[in-house]
This record gives sequence, structure tokens and C-alpha cells, in this order.
Amino acid sequence: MVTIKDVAREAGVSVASVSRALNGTGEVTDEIRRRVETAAKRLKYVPDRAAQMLITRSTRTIGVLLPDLHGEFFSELIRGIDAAARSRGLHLLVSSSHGNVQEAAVALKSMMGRVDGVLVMSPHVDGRVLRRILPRSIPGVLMNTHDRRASLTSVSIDNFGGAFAVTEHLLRQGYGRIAHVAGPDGNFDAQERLRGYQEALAQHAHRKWEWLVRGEFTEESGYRAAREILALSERPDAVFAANDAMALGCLFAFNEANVRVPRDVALAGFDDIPIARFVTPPLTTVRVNTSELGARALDRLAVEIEQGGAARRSGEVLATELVVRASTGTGDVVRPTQAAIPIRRARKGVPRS
Amino acid sequence: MVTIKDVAREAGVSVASVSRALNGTGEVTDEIRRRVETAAKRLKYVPDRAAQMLITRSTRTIGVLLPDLHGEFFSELIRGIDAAARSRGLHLLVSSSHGNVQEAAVALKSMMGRVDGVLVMSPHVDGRVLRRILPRSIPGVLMNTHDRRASLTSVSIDNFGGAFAVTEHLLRQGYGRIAHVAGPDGNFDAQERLRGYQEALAQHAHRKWEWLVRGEFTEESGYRAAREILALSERPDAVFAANDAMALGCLFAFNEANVRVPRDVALAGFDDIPIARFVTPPLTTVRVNTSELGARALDRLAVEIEQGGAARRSGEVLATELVVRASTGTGDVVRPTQAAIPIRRARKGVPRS
DNA sequence: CTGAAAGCGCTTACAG
DNA sequence: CTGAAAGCGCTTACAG
Repeated sequence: MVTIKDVAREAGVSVASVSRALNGTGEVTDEIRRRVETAAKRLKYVPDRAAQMLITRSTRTIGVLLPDLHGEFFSELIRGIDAAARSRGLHLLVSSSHGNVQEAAVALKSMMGRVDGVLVMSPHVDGRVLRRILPRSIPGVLMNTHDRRASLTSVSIDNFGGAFAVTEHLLRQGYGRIAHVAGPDGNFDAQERLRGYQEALAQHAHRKWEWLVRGEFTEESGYRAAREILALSERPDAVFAANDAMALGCLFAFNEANVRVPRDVALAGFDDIPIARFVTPPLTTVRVNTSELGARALDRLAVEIEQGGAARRSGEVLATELVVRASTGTGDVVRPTQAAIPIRRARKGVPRS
Repeated sequence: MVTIKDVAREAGVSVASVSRALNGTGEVTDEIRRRVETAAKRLKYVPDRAAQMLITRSTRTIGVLLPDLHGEFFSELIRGIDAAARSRGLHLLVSSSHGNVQEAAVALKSMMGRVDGVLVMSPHVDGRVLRRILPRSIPGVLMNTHDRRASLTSVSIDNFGGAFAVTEHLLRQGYGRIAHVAGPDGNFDAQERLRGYQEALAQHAHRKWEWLVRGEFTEESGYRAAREILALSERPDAVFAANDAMALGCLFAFNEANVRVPRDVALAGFDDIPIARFVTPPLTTVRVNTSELGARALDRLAVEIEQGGAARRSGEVLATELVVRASTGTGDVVRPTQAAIPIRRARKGVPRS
């Protein structure tokens, strides 16, 4: 292994000068810089990161805690985080696949000392849990997780606004009996989407019909939910599933039962996964910019790390787009819903589309 | 920050004893162990990773280099890698989204000193490139990338066997004019799948018809390929697309042109993405255990790290499964193709299903 | 079994 | 501008 001493000897200078020349910190004559650089190149010198970390107290690394990874959503999220990290010269230490709070806490603790901050999205880790685990000196940013005390920065998708927009779209299309296939109990996204659905119905006082069934955000649970719906004596004329995977499960069940979409029942989802526009009929849904969610969260965290505790905590909500396709009876129009707004306002439950 | 010195003072012992007691290395009396543990707990002591890395020359971290992340495949891959890493107490430093060799090399170099080994899957990094970048002391394992000189361990999906099996299935179903929508030129998976298709045709000497069009592994390119196919004066009676995304694009184009699947043309893909069984008709395809690919690659790498250069390099190929669905004219049978075999044999081009 | 001390490779006041 | 030296927090022969 070639160390800074070897370079210093080769260049005929002190290790201090090597450090200064290579890092661009402190003044160094051109002559010395040149000699150091050629020596470093000749010896293929690579500074030892561990030693740098130890002395500078900085790892240039971000920890990323994710739930069990399944599907497109996470690859997009990581993609956004990675691109933002790369452009800032930060490294990413990722950990996923923990099934409960304990495992998540272990994963998080084992990152301490290796990272300058953490990005967290986990059904098991909310603001309270994260605050308890994290040392004061390590900033953390929550993704798609609400922090009640708002003492941690969070970045979220506008689940409420998207669900509101799609429900309102169905109402405007003339559907009056809209069922909702909700996501798992306790899931933040699921709660917000349910809230958007209910708020839109509440705004249209003359349409009081409401029907709810729980799913697990999987195709299978969507299929089962649709079977339940088909068995109702009083069937809905439209179904809004809390994500596209469940909507696809519904579509499968409807096809099987010879129930035509949208003629017999309209169908809408959430996420705009790539396949949504390839199914028959193409699926009305809400487009979510997942990679941007990751990128924004990383940017926020980077700022907090740089400012070292001086940065203001904040909540940010990312806009969604309503994507209207044939499954709700009409064309292929894409309507933006709203621009990013502070979370405070988003949580008031006021329609914004 | 609380250091090992603080714990030593609190427990009334030397730092050496604290280190020994906490790490379980070297003999320590129960009395000392107890005092150290309570002191560590009371002070919430967490060993500084950077200092440990510096002195032990071990990071307990694996670097993972991936191409631009798109789709389900990568979340599954990372999932498999992460689970295997967790069970060995290893951390994961991931980097993706580099568009060329230079960027990949920079990413890889910036990992040096932070990782004990690297896992690589990148269209821009083959065995030769990786060997040039990596210091001798850092082992590397290639995923789905062939190393000509076989001086690096690699773990791959049996693309050849899967493509052979699906093509043979079409031939046995009686299709004689099978077109292939290939993946990008120079892509390893694409090359192997093409080879499997051609080898299966070659084995059935009486079926000489062959037609090839290049795609980019995207739905859009599959759609365009199908448009080309539809324009042929002499149309094929079956299409084998090199991945499911392109097969879905084909299906979309066929539906649009009122060409019925499988009545007018049979269709098969590769990957068995979740949606494959939900489209109409359900898609015949080849199932790939992506998370296992990641897990196996990590396990191999971990062994090489432990053995420190003494480990034998090896090639491993993971079996695939042919999944027969309605898009090729029949039921829902699932047939395994083969067990994992050494890459040497796999590369002979002998049919194994 | 235990402790004093060396040393991992680097950065950064400090003095010149 | 440059170099000698201290020190980051830890592990591990070494001597007792």
C-alpha cells in the first residue's frame, strides 16, 4: 500500500505539502504542486479514506434506510437519490429489508460513524423513532413519512392532492358510487390517499355513497378486493384503487367476471407504473415523480449536513399529475394538479386542483 | 463524542481491556467484562468506525456498481444483495447511473479505501476494465457479465438456456416462422438470448426461417419492432422478444392492429415481470430469480474477501424456468429448465432442457 | 489476565 | 510558502 509518506519521499517534500497540494487547501507553490502530482501519479497514490474520515470527522457518505424493496418504485427512488448524491460527490450506504422497528434500529445504529446523515423511508420508522435512534450530531430526512412534531425535515409525495384529483375527476365524469380500495392500515401513503378520496366526496354533498375495502398494495389483494366488490348487492359504478398494482388486480378480476371497464365499472389507480398505459383499457392514474422525491430528499439532507444543525427543518410536498386514460371513460389527457407547497398547507385538507 | 478512553475511565480499566471486552477478542475476566459493558451502556458508547477501519484495514463494506437503474429488475437485485449482506453483517455502498466507462471508473475508484470488495454489473465494465481499475488486494465479482479471461468470479443468469427453452417450446407447439426481437447490441444478456434462439433453430434443421430485429429492452422499442414485423410481406407466426418489456410493446402493437395473440401470432418474452401474467393473453416467458443472482454474487464475494486471494475464481450460471401461458397457445404449465452448472459447460451451446 | 505504548494514514495548527 | 509534530480513536503485540 502506498501512503502519503511514500509520495512525500518521492517528491522530496513533507507530507504536509503533499496533503496541501493534493487537497488544494492552503497555499503551495506551482513547483511543489507539480512535483507532488507527478509523484502521486507515478506511485498510483490513493488517499486512505479511513484515515481521512478519522481526522476530518466527515465521511462524505449518506445512509439510506428503505423498507423491503419491491417493485419499480424503489429502483426509481434510489435512482433519484443516487444521481443527486453523485453530483455532490457523496456516497450512498443503503440498507433495506427489515421487517420491524428493532431490525430498522439495528440497521440505523450500525450506520453510525459511517455516515454524515440519513435518509429514511420505512413503515417502521417515524419521526419519533428516528429521533430516538439518531445522535444529535447526525441529521436525518424522512421520505413519505409524516413527522408529527415536525422537528425533522420531510419530503413527501402529495398523496392527498392526487387522490382528491382522481376522485373529483370520477365525480365530474358522472360517477356517483365510487368505491375505494385502500392501502394497508397504518401506511402513510394509504392514509393520505384515503383522506383525499373522502375529502373529494365530502365536497360534493349530493354524492354520499362511500364504500371502502382494505388491500395490501399488491395485485393479489386488489384481485380479492374486486371479488368482494363484485359480490355486493349494490355495486359501485367506479373503483379508485390506492395504487396501480391493486387496480391491475381489480382489472384482472373484472375481466374474469366479464365485467367491462369502463362500461360496467370505471377504474382508476395511483402511481402511473409503466404498464398502466399498456393494459386494456389503459388505466387512469396519478403520476408520481419518484426519482425527484429521492433527489429532493438528498438535497435537503446535504444542506443540513453542510449547515451543521443551523438549517431550518421543513416539510415539502411534491406535486402529482392526474393522467386520464380510457379506464374512466375518456381520452388520454394529462392534467397537472398543483405545484409543490409547504406541508402545513397541504395538511389542511383543502382541495387544490 | 464518547470515546474508548471515556469508557475505560468510567469502568476503571485500560483502553486495551475495553477493546478486548467489547470485541470478545483475548481473554478478559467476567468482572472486567461486566464493568466495561455497564460503563459502555451508561455512556452510550459507539466505537468509531473510521478508527476501526484504519487500524484493522477492514471496512466490512461491499461496493455495488450498477448501470442506470430502471425497473423491477434492479430493486430485486439489490434486495437479494442486501439480504445476503445483512446476514453476514456487511454494509453496502451503492453507485449507479453512470453512462460510460469513464464515469464507471471514477465511481469505482472513489470506492477504494471504503470497501473490502466490489460487486459489478455494468454494460461499461467487463472483466478487463474491472481488473485494470481494481487494486490487486480488492476482490471483485461480476454479475451477468462474462469475463473472457475468467480471472474474476462471475455469477450469471442462464440466458442462453432460457432462450433455448422458450424457442424450443415454440417449435414444439408447431410454430415454424419465429421472429426474434433482440436486445441492444453489445449487451451480454441480449447476446446470450439471441444465441439461445439461434441454437434452438439450428437443432431443428427443418425449420430454417429466421428473422431478427433489434430493440432496446424498452416497451417503446418493442412496439416499434412489432410495427416492423407487421409490415413484412411474409409474416412470422411467432415472436420471441428478448425481454418482457419489449414483448408488452409488441402486444400493444398487435392489439392496435387487431392482430390476435396467439391465434394470428404467438408471443413470448423473458424475465417474468409481475405484470406478465395479468395481460391479455397472459404472456409465456422465462422466469429469472433476480434476487438470488444478487445473493449468490454477494456470497461469492464474501468468500473471496475472507480467503484473501486464496479463493478460486469461478463462473456460476443460475437456472431459469420456462413459464408457459396463453400467449403461445396453451395452458399455465411451469417447467424448470436446468440446475446451476459451471459456466464452462454452459458456454458450449449444448441444449439442456 | 492486564496495561503502557506503538502505530494505522491522514490533516492542520504552529513555528519558522 | 514549508516542515516537524501533535493527534484523530482505535487494536494489538509486548512485557509483566
